[in-house]
Amino acid sequence: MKNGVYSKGKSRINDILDAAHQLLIDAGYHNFSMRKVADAAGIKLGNLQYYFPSKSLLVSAMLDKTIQVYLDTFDEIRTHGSPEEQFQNLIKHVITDLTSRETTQFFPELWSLSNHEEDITVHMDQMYAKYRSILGDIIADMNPALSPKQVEKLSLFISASVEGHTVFIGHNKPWTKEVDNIVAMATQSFTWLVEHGDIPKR
Amino acid sequence: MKNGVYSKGKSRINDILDAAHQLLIDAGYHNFSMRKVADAAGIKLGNLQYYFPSKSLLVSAMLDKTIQVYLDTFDEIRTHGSPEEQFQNLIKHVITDLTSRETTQFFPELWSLSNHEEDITVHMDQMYAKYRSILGDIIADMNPALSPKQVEKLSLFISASVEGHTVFIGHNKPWTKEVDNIVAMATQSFTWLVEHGDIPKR
DNA sequence: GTGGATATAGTACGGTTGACCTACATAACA
DNA sequence: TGTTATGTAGGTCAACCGTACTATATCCAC
Repeated sequence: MKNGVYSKGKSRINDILDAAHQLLIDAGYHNFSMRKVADAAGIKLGNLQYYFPSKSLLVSAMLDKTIQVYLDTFDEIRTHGSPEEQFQNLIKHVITDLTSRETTQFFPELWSLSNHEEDITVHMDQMYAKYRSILGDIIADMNPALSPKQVEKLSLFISASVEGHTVFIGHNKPWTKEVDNIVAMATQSFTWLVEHGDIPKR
Repeated sequence: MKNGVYSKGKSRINDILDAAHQLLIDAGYHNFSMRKVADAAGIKLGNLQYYFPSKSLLVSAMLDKTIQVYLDTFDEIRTHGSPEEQFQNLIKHVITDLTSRETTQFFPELWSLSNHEEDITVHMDQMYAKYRSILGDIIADMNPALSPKQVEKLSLFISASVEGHTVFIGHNKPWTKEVDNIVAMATQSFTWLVEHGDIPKR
């Protein structure tokens, strides 16, 4: 059994994954069903199950595809400008992205899901690990005096802090209009932290 | 129809709400059902529906009760120590709390739910508004030179940043052991931000 | 152009879900 | 003590769920 080898099948798989992604965003995982995905993709349930025999396989594939988009953009950031500019670009990019409807809706679903489904946790952790890895490289360039351990901690702190804003300045959230201020405060204070991050623990 | 007026009914409602809270944490909202709540509470479905005629009423009441606990503890923080100490206590308390299993599991469910259910959004926003209000009072005490608008922005930035750590240093998350470091970095950098937060926008 | 792989449709099954309704048990109080 | 409000159990219903299976249609290489 090898599905998706004809051009028809390949584009079909793409349609399905897109439909599934959109349904997750629109309706949330608590009413995400195979039948609704099939409807959204414009195909019949039987056909959907030909490509994805089980719901968990579909969800897994859909998450993988969505996450891959984020991974690709992280690499891009590293290719332009000074470390300080890369740092600012990354923060600005992530915060701006998190105000899009897709991201605002998608990530809370991912976070929730990862708390209850083992294999989803793995994929999510891998994505954030890559994110922190890129961020860590930039931070090390900005302040070469930092130890690897310190770089790791700073990457964790900064990336986690940025993610938190999803719930507050995301799409249709109460503070969407403050995005520019948040970006400014984030770059300001996190830059300071990176430059003074080698302060020993009290 | 006025249920929960006898002592039996009152404690029953408490049992139900606790069971519902626990089920949400254990199983996630995507398999949160009236029957499972009834089972967890040790009562029959018909009885559960006597107290909560619809699922949305139950969820709403359960969320309200859980949120109330957080609101109460925020007030407590304001009663001891200098503004700087209050600031540190609040940050430490929130971050420490977010590493508990209950909080780590509960909040992503809340965030996800608030993206899809209108009335849940209202309750969540009220809680965070109160949180920011307390934090804002402390910040204003720490740096009286700040304008109300600046205080508001700082409260938003700091509270949102702290929430983000749930997904990374929460219960059973990959970085749980870094909690102390995160608390240190948070107090350090956010204190700096409050003290230098009146820097004009570039 | 035909045969075998691929894609699509259709149906059926066992289970769960939220809501509704009725009958019975228990508690409070006149 | 009796009667009324409150609490509890149980059954029913239509809708939806994931999965399995079969039958038909379409595609492409030979």
